[in-house]
Amino acid sequence: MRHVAALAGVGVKTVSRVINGEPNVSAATIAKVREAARTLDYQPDLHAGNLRRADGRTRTLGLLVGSVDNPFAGAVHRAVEDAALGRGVAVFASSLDDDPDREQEAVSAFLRRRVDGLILTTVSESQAYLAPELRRGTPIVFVDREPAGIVSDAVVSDNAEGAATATRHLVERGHRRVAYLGDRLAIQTARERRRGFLEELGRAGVATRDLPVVDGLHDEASARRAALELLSRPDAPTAIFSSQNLVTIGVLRALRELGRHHDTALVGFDDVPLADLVEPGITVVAQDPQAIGRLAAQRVFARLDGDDAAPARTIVPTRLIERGSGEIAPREV
Amino acid sequence: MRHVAALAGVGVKTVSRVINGEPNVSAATIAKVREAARTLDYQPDLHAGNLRRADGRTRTLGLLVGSVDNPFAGAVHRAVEDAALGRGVAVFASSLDDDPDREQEAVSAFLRRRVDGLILTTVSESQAYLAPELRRGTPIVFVDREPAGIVSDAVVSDNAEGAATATRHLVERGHRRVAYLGDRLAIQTARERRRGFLEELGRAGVATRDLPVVDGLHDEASARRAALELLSRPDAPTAIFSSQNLVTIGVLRALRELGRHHDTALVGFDDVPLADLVEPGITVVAQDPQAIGRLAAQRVFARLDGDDAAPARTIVPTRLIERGSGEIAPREV
DNA sequence: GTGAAAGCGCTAACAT
DNA sequence: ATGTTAGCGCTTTCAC
Repeated sequence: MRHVAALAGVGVKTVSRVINGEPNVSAATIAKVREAARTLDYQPDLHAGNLRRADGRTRTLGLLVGSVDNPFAGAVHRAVEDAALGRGVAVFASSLDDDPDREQEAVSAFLRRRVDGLILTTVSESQAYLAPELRRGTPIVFVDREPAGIVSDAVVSDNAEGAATATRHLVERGHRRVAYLGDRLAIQTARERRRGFLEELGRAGVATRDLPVVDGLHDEASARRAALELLSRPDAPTAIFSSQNLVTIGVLRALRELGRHHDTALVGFDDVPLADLVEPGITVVAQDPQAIGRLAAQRVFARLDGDDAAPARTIVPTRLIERGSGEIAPREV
Repeated sequence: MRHVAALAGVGVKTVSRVINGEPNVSAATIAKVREAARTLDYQPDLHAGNLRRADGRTRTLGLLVGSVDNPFAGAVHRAVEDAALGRGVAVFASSLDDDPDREQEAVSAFLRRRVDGLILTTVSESQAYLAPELRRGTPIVFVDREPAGIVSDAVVSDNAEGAATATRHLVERGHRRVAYLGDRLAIQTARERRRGFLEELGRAGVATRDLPVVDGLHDEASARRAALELLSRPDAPTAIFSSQNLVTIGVLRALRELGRHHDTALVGFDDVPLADLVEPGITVVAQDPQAIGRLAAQRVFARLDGDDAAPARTIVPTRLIERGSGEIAPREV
């Protein structure tokens, strides 16, 4: 910047004014400065400016997700990015792999870089460690999963309700032996979906005592194994509710291997790519990751703009998409 | 930091030393400083430090991809992140949507934030605008597509070779009426894949003059329409090579709508999620986005560590995965 | 309309 | 083993 000022024959403050579009600079001076900046390939240093700037904003956001290599996270990420773009805000993303230690490290790495706000899919038991940062005024919005040990904004799917919808869909078609295959109970959304499943069966008057409920599945392989075991029993379920997209895919593989994909109903929570092109199509309760990301970013920016309303939970509705697998009738009535 | 120093009863430099793990501090002092930092919830400001630090590194990387909401980009992103994690480097990601203006804006936004290196899937005609930055010593590695108007490291799939492999696979099964459905020719990889397709047919002695070659497809919808049109002709192709995953999916939809998915062969470039679960499975020439991301990150870090060898192009091999759709025989010989 | 001086939070270079 | 001073590139404050 000194160089630019020297070349343009003005003071550094004038260069600063031109770059930031501040008033009170003559058109001729602006032109001179612009020219000098171009010939020197000058790029202003945002961080240096932020050090002194009144609002102290870095125009940077931190996004923490399960893995950036995951369709749900990708859609959330994209929506956040789109919302940030218009405000000149850049987005840091980090994958957590359901590892609480990584969550804390990633948060700390972002905080050291002075992100203006944090959007996170939390994986640790408690987010109490974020309390000081929250007090300091950094907006923190939780997506997909709600925080524990701390009160802050959250944007989530209606997990229990969505699971109940999926379950009702199966019960209405006459299924009574419905199995639940879900993620680890440490994950809040898994608990919610499990609850929605069981409560809906209760409402429908189906005894849940002897129904197969398998937890702790978090990848295709474990889901496939669990489904193979379940389907090989003499009292195999006539319908399966899978609480997560990787589990859905694992179950699908098991069904295909056993040639049971046309006689066992399946409804998955969260959409799966190409779900409409397999045979039968996979019926799912779809989440809206795009909306979740957009709303989360909006909350962060609203907070940054001074919104100090009480922390709120925004619920994004799910949507049942019938594609065939969920409409298969029970084998015997 | 001043506050921490005051509370611990030491000078700021000592606090700095403790935080950066520099030697020559007594264990007792370290403990005092740590304690003070914890009670004050002190987070060091990385940017402030970088302003003065000798190497001027921000421990930040910029990644530019087509869209973070895309399996290929997601895998690259994840691999880059994994490579960066061990070095304490955070990753900025930005989506370009094949928009050259966005590319320049995103690059500029990252440069203003003083990223240590740039990894990008370029979309603009020429990257000559990056020359000053390159001279300044910022490592820039191109992934997926090679740069134009500038010489720098690149990590790419063997596009022409992969396309030739796919084409050979079809020709060897007796196909002569093979169609090419590809992306816009402005995209370098599309041109390469098209070239590989045509050259392989030439080698096999198949006249390419009358074969359907459709360019300019870049989403499912346009690919589906093009395929529908092609398949409705009296001289419909017996096999299709699609040069990109979204195109592959669009073609697949068209084949299904016409009930032709069992009598028209299809080989796609780039893998598609769940490709093995549709019927028939989709034969593809798979890229290795994970390896591309990893190698690109390694190049950036090697440059940062002082490697000043001539810019190199790293070619990541593709792999033919037979799943059924590519092994369909021609309808009549 | 413009510039000089001070200082943001930190680290480098040199004390001690 | 620890502290002091200067200064990174910018913006603020205030004077001109």
